[in-house]
Amino acid sequence: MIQAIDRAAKVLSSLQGARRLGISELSTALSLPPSTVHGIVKSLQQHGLVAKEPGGNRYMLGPALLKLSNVYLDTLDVRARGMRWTHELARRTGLAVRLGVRLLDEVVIIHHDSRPDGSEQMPETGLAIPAHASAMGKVLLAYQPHEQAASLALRSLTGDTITDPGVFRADLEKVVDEALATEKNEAILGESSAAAPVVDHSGAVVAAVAVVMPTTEFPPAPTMLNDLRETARNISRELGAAQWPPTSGLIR
Amino acid sequence: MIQAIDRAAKVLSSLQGARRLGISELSTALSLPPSTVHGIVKSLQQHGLVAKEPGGNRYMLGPALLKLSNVYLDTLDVRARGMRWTHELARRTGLAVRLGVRLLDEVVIIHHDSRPDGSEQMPETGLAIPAHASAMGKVLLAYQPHEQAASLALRSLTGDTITDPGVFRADLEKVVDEALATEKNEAILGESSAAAPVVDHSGAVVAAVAVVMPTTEFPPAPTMLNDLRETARNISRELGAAQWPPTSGLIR
DNA sequence: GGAGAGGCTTCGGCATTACCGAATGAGGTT
DNA sequence: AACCTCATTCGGTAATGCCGAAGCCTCTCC
Repeated sequence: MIQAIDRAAKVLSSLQGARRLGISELSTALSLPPSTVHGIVKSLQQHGLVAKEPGGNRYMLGPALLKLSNVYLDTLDVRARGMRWTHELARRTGLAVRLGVRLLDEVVIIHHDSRPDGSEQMPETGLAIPAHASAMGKVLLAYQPHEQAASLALRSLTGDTITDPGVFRADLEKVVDEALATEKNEAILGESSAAAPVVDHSGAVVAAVAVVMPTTEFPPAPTMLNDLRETARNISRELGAAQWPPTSGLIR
Repeated sequence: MIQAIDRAAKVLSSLQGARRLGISELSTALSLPPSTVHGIVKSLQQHGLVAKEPGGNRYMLGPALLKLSNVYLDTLDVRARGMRWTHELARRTGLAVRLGVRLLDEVVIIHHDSRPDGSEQMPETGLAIPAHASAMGKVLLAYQPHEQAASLALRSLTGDTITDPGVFRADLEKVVDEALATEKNEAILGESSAAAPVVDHSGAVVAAVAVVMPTTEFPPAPTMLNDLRETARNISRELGAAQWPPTSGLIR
């Protein structure tokens, strides 16, 4: 792990949390001398990864990130292939549908179909949700080697968030058995979801597809869960997956 | 400029162009030994800024960029404040409206209102256009110190792209005089646009607002250009700008 | 099925690199 | 007007990351 890049990434991460920070604020946040931080920030700035806030001397994230992320979305096969299937699922179930991938200990939403009734219109693409508190996260963790899941900090988000490592691990095993994960109020009170794994040609779980519903509609009907599984299978097939559901654990 | 960060940014930039690259491809692209590139890529990977493509040994951009860019958009005052005005402008003119900021020698679109008639629905947010070939780019360059514009490579995109530095410089001076830039077929054949500067409380030009039209509708009517100027002025006022149009040149 | 090649990955010594302390400058506040 | 805070510059030092060479894996070709 090369130091300067690690520190640069931490600078971006800090700015992600705090929106706008001065050099000295960053310096205390990262426990580094101001001059060191300044060098890093200036380097990032020259590439547009951070920008000085207009008329001030604080820094914020830069426009290069927007361009990069746009290309990132374009390169994602899962997204391109999955979109029509998620749209179809949203139509059939009447629920909001999400596609997500893993980012360290979170799940990032790479595509979102809002409820066909148009009740909500917030753009969720790019949103990150703690993996342990979401159905998509459970799916993405369940098929990885267990150490990864074991090293998570099970931070409580609501009263219903699973915080016990043993309970969580048991939950993950159930996910593999059923090729499906559910979550009730674990991330946001009043909101629940179910998710299924998407597999690519190599057999690795590369994404999760989820339906999101008000907790009042939980648990979802079995037919709805079958629609969800079917969607996951269809996307996986388009990606060249040989089998579905995926086999557990040791896929490299 | 710290070397490792510069190289890391160049790796991201290469992946932005080529979507998927192996270590050796990156290594030749950057003229660096494979082991050096490997170290950089691995460091970026640990932060989710690049990801190994599933089932292969090539690398692509990573999901962390999506999360970062999402936060970037949230932190942009111009965008939050400008959206309602651009929407109104799109309604009044019947044209697609864009909001853009400068990224080195390009303009990145940070917000897009499609034509009210719904003719096109491609998400343009995140798209980057060479600054010298767009109306927004001319606006953003015109109010900067002239050296910045002088160091641009005026690459030809269509037959109508301005490639002569003298002509371009004269064009920029006209932009300042009129507080308005236009462009006819200079980036894409059949597409033309007009743009006006958005100023913040410090008096700096922080963004450009543009209307995009088929070249068949060019030149736009004077009333339309006034609507555009008015929109730019309204957004600027909301950002706390004391005066509009901005004064030329030497704003730091 | 075996041998080869190409490319990713690991390791460690050397020199370059970036780190950091202190000094300077800019901006804002009492 | 003088102080204080914070960003920024500079240069010496030693810690840092760079790169050559060797290992390992996968895929290909015979």
